[in-house]
Amino acid sequence: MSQSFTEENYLKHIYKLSKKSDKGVSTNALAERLETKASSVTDMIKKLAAKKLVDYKKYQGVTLTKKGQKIAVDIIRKHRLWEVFLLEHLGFGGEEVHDVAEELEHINSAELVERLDKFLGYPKYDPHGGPIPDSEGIFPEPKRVKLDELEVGRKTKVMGITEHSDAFLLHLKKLGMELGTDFHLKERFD
Amino acid sequence: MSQSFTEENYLKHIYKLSKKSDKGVSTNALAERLETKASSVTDMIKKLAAKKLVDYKKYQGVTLTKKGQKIAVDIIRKHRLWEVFLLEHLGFGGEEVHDVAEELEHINSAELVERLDKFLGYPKYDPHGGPIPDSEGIFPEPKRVKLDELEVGRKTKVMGITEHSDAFLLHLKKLGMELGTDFHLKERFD
DNA sequence: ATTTATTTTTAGACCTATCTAAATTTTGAT
DNA sequence: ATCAAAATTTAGATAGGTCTAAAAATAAAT
Repeated sequence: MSQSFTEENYLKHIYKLSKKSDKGVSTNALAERLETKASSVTDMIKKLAAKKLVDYKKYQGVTLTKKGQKIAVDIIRKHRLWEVFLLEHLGFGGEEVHDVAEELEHINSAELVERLDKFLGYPKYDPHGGPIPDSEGIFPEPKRVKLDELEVGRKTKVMGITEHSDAFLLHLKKLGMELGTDFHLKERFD
Repeated sequence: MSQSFTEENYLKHIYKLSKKSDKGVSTNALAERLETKASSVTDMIKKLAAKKLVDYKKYQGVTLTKKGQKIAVDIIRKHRLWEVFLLEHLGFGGEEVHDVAEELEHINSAELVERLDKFLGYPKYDPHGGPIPDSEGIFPEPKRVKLDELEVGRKTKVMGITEHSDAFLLHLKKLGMELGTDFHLKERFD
């Protein structure tokens, strides 16, 4: 059973949106992401549900089934592998890459993806730090980076604390940061 | 004005078929190539004609306009560049390449094509010897190959004759071969 | 707890690309 | 020159994906 370009896009964005909260993804949120109308989203969701790629109850939002998730993760894998190629081998810079990768991610060939992965040296992260799932859909452990090496603008999570002085731990507590806290590094004051 | 995947495929195959003879391309020939029905071809041809990509008179077959030709040649350029990439860099073998290149040729990004071309070292021929047009749509001079170096199965044309003995020229005459003769090397008797 | 606002779904229409079956034109054979 | 065969086009139908406008359900506000 094969998916259209459009269906794959829906699955990918349902996947991404469902990471933000643990409820089903709302029709409106999806419509905004896909730059389409809510009514179109409802229609498509029904088709995906009929194919058992999403679970859907009226007015309750959608979630991916195992099958749907597998496809979504595979698209992300392809997207990030192509980004590595475009940035590291073709010399594309920053933003221009995204639109092209959006197209390339829908090329259908398991053979191609495996060969590309090998060619690139089995990278675990794309140039923006995004983890690249393997062909089984398993994501690598998130990369640990020291806070003073983190790029401004990145969103990440506290994975460990190496400084254990009372003063520093108190400082962290005041900031509301502890193990597992998600945060966004907006600016740096050196 | 942008073309769909389907329209691009029609243009590409009209281009290829129209090299075979100098008349317009017949509906049936096109239908067979595209693995579709003649009636579908007629419909699509009308749409392409409305977009000024082909010239079409009922029952007379189609030919490409300048605009249509430009697009067709660009698709061929992309197809062949990707084939070089797949075969030389990803290690694909022989036939498997074709289907993948059929998909990749429809990725829309002039930037991507130019960067890929550069990455590949501005190749003039794909691995099957097919000439790769440049970004202006100009094909390179056909590569000249000595007859004893020509691969079995290739179709080509007599571009020159180096042996000038009467006996040899007579031999050629009997075979019906002269300057400009198109031929197909089916088998070799060494 | 009612009413209002927002979100979501339905109904009906449209466009692209395709098909089958029937009608038409062209080609080839006698 | 006529008739049969082959090629081509039309007419009408279908499926995927989208839209607008209206109806229904949920969430928010008083």
